[in-house]
Order: sequence, then C-alpha cells, then structure tokens
Amino acid sequence: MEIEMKMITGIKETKYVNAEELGKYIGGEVHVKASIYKIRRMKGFAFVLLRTSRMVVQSIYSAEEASFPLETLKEECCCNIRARVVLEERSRTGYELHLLDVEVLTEPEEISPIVINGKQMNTSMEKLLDYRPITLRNDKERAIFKIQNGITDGMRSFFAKEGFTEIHSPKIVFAGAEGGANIFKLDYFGKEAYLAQSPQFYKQMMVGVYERVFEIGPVFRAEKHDTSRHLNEYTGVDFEMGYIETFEEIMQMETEMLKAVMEWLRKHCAYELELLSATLPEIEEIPAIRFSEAKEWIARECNRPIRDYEDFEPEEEKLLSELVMKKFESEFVFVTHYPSKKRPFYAMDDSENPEDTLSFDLLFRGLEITTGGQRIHGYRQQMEKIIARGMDPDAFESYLMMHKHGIPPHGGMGMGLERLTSRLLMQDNVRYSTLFPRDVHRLTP
RNA sequence: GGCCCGGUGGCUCAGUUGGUUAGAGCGCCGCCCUGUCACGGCGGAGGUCGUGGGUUCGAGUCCCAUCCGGGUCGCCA
Repeated sequence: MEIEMKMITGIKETKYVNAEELGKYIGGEVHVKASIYKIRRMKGFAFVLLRTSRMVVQSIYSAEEASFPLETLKEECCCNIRARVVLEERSRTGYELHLLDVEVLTEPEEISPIVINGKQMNTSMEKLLDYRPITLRNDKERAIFKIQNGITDGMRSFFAKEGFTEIHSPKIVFAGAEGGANIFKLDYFGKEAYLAQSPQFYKQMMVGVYERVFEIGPVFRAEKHDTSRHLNEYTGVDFEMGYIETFEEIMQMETEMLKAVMEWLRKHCAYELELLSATLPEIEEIPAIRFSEAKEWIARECNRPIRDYEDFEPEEEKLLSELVMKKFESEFVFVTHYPSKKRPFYAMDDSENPEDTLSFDLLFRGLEITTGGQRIHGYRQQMEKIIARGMDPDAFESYLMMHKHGIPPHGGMGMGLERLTSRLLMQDNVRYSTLFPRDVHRLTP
C-alpha cells in the first residue's frame, strides 16, 4: 500500500505585508490581511478603517478604483485585500491605502451589542468583560495587552541578560506555600490536591539547581475577596536568586528589572503607549523605608491614627505613595522589615530585630505590586520556625529536602503582572488589565 | 460577607414635589453629504422602567423583599 506523505518545511513565504511596514510601500501595491474595523461613508467614496494584527490603518474605497461594490464590506468582515499605498498628507499616518480587490473570508452573523469601533468604548466594566471576545478587538483595549506582553518580553530579556533560567513549575500541588484557607482544593485521582498559590517552593528548590530562576505563570487564590485589586487567578512574576548577602540585593535586582521593562516599553510599545496616553514612570533609584517608620510617618503627616500595627490599610498605601512622591519624586517605594508575624514561615527573620523579617513590599502609584525577601536557607533554622509556628514538618518533607541537602543563602520576590499593568496605565481596577478575569462572580468568558 | 451607591430601548445615561402618548447620545434601518478620523445633516424603527409584593384614584418615581452590578472594608500580588 502506498502512503502519501506531505513534508512540512516551515512557514511558506508570504506575500502579505505587515501594516507596520506599509509606509515602505508608498507608490506600490500590497496584499494585506485585515478586518473591517469601521466604514465611514461619504458622498461618492468611503473611508474604510482596517484592523490589522497591530494597527488600524485607513483605506479609501472608491468605485473608480475598486473592482467590487462597497456593499461587499461589512464591519468585522475578515478579508484578504489588494490595495495601492498612496502618499496622502491628509491621512494621519502620511499615507493611506486605496482598495483594489477584496476577498471576504468571513462575515459576521450579528452586529455587536457593544460599539467597539468608537473612540471610547462607552460601556460598563461588566459588559466590557461579558463581551471580552469582541470588546478586546477595540484598538485601545487590545493595546493594554500588547503592553502587558511588552512587560513580560522586557522582563524575559532582562532576566536572560542577568543569568536567570526560566522555569515552569506545576500548578497542581500537594501543599500550599502560603497556608491558610485561601487555596483551591481539587480531586486528584482520589487524592486531595491543590491549585498552586505561588511557585514559591519550586523556585527555591531551583535556586539549588540554577542559582537564579524566574517564572511567569498563573497563581490561584481562593480568597473571597471582592475588590478592584484582587483576582482569584492572576499572573505571577516570580524570581529567586542564590548567593545573596543581603536582601537589598533582591530589591536592587527588581529595580533594574523595572528600569529594563520601562526601557523595553519605550522602544517596543510606543504605538500602544501613545494610543492609551500612558506615562511611563521615571526610575533612577527607588527609596526604601522601614515598615514601622512608614506607619509612623503616615500617621504624623496625614494626622491619622494607627489602627493596625502589622499591616497597611489600602488608604495608607495611597498616602505613603503620595508622601514619597512629594519627598523623593518616585512613583515607587520599597517598604522593608515587615513584622515576622505577618510573613510566611520561610521568611528570614532579622537577626538584629527578630520581631521583623528581612523582607519588603514594593508599592507603585499607591498599590502593592510586589512582596519579596530573604528566605531561610538553614535546615535547622527552618525546622525551628516550622515547629514554633505549630506547623507539621512532615507536610513539608519534599520542601525541606533542599534545606537538608544544602541550599545557598537566597531570596526573591513575587509580583502581580495585572497589578503592574493596571497601575502603569492608571486604571482603577485590575480587571481592565486581565484578559479574561476570574473573580468570585466571574468564570466566563 | 459588612457598609454606601445604582439597575430605564442593543450600549451609556436623563427623567423635576407620584399625574396624560417615558426622553437624549451612540448603535441599527432609509435618504443626503469628495477628505473623514467620536465625520456631519434629515427621517425612522426599537422600552412589560431588574424581579415579586405593597401603599395610592394613579408608581420609572414612595415602602418591603429579592436578584444583579459598581465602590469600599477585611485579605493580599
């Protein structure tokens, strides 16, 4: 019997032109793939805005040039297009397309319940999220996630340069890193398993392997929090580094990472930043203040009582950011030495002041976006802390294996990608920077 | 979950001390407009006012319950 086999060699050379390079073809003819974003009918001709993979470009339909009637085109049609690229100073890009031929590949069955091609979306967050598959097509909506992609690209490029290895740890786990009731339980072939609250244990283990590691991946929290800054599934950016002498080295690394990210965005996401009128923060150095001093500073400057000595209230985070902006002109601030009580069992206590930990949070424009710190690397010290907290060491057997067999002094941090994105874009809800948010009330789309 | 605010055409909202056929903008349909970029102009269709109960001659409007949404607090990234 004869077998017919097709050899796949790779992507065939395409004759289609990327919209970002259209300017190079002025005077020529191009093939582009695009959706019809908006049609503005005028007398005798029409402006047809084409949504390509990244940019919306303007084209002109005129009966003289086009080989098809205008009625062929409907908004949200997906098309193969042949067009002339024409120098045109009345167009904002300096050129525009003149439509010649079009092949309509698909056309919509229904019109969208939400107007997605206006300057503003003019809808509620609820509808925006309910209709995500189509609302994301709006040029400003999709710009958000292009920027988010720029952030992670910038991070990966930075981490690679600094000798970090990217890892992918399991999300179905035996025990939670943070403990508590905020963990999703699931049936794992008859055994009890959980969705990972953090890659914490695994990234620490991998420090013993690669010295410096990072992971960008989903994190699950079962807390029934219902606020503008919480999600039940979010994207955690985690890094962990070995052979540190002080926990400030982690803060320095994060500072450099953020600088690199902003630089990357400036270079690669200018189109989207402009579209969203986003202002990137200027980062030279990031001021750091001890937690207890920050509490007192806010109380003094803002004349408000300290109600909780172990943590910030959201209002205090905003006030602190304002104070820091005024005094240091920084939109970021590190808060260090959080009380041991408030930090997990693996946090390294401050030997000079055992009530505190060698840990930090990073606030950006009034919101906590990062928690980090030095971890306990000594086996005995870790065992002592576990026992002192009344926890069962047997539950952490595989975790403690690394301590038992030697691990360098290390530390790291975890950051919420959606939080960073939403503060960068000055949104008042992280959901705007979440592609398909999962919260207490939302499981679809 | 507690507290505060809201639910009116597909979308975003207005609706005066309860009072006749519930309005606007966007979208949709039709007509007009050689250069718009939130295009513009004229006309049209489209609403059991979240749901259930109550007060009243009369409820979008007042009361109670309930559902849904937004904000905020707890917790955190």
